[in-house]
Amino acid sequence: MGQMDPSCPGCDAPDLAFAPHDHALCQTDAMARAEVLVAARGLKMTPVRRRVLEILLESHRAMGAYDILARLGAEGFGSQPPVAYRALDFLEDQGLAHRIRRLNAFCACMHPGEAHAPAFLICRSCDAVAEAAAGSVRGALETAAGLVGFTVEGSNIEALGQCADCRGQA
Amino acid sequence: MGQMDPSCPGCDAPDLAFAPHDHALCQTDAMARAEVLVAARGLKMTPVRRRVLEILLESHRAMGAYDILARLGAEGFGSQPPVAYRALDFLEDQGLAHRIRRLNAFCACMHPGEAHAPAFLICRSCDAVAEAAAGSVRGALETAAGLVGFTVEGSNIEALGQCADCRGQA
DNA sequence: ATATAGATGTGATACTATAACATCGTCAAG
DNA sequence: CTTGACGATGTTATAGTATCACATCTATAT
Repeated sequence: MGQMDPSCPGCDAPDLAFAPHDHALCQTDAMARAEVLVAARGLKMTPVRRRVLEILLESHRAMGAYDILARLGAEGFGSQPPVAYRALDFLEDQGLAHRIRRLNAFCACMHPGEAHAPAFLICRSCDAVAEAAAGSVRGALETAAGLVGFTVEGSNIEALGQCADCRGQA
Repeated sequence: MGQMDPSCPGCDAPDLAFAPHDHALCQTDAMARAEVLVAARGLKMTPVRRRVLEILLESHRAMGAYDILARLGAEGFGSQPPVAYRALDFLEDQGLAHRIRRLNAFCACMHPGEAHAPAFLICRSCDAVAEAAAGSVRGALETAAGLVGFTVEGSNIEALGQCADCRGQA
């Protein structure tokens, strides 16, 4: 399968969607976690939902809902937008996928089950999206908000830039 | 005019879109700064652009491009989407308006000319959008990104929550 | 057996954004 | 003064994103 690389196995290490790695591990690991997590919550990982997550897990890139929908339709699932959006909403609610607002697109969560609300790093060269640990970022945001009396309930933090690999090649 | 309140005059103080304030000051001040800034750059504050900024400055809320467009059309300007989007793009490029990605909407910049790349605080109760000083937030983001070798070129940081006023009333 | 809730499927529609091209006005070079 | 270049505005058309409303189906629990 993919090339071996220490940066991803188990997806516990500092996330690196950018570096080459054994992506099969990413996929199987994230999928396995997702299944467990959904079951533990008494919810159902139905065929459409599973397939959407699989599709998202094929790469570390964000995909538009309509790209996913086209795949679903071609595979015998429904081909109308709600089919994709409902599955994506479910996955997002369960923390198994993330919406990248800057791209109007979605990507698989690489750390399902771990409490996290990451910052997203979007490489403008290779289009990969990585999740960065954002505890300190969120902390700073809550502090800044607190200064004006604002209570943060949710946030989206996205950075556009260039990953190490692409910068090296530039 | 608006009620008097120390939190906004000149818009230099810690921004507070949320608290009651003399909003006329916000408007005239921001507009005046915008005119100066655009002229200083050798660009033109045309009627459409000025009107769009005025409309955005009417409140501390974000407005959709089509809401703005409807206003423009009713006032004799063009009524097709590019009319609004071009003006908004210009204002955004010049740092006079911000795009709130979470809302697919735009709001006037309350600190034109000041170097800033703020975090946006979106109150889910009153829909006001405030700009919070985000230097520390951006610093934390760049640090987190740097850990994985990612170079941040631009970012959007938005928080959804509740402002002090609305929380008090809840 | 059957009521219930959740999941899926469909058609229709709303909302957001850009492409492509024509026109017009300003302003500087000739 | 005229012409050419550029930028701004306007238009039509179209692309891309997302939700509504309703029918059907299945699993489950009475």
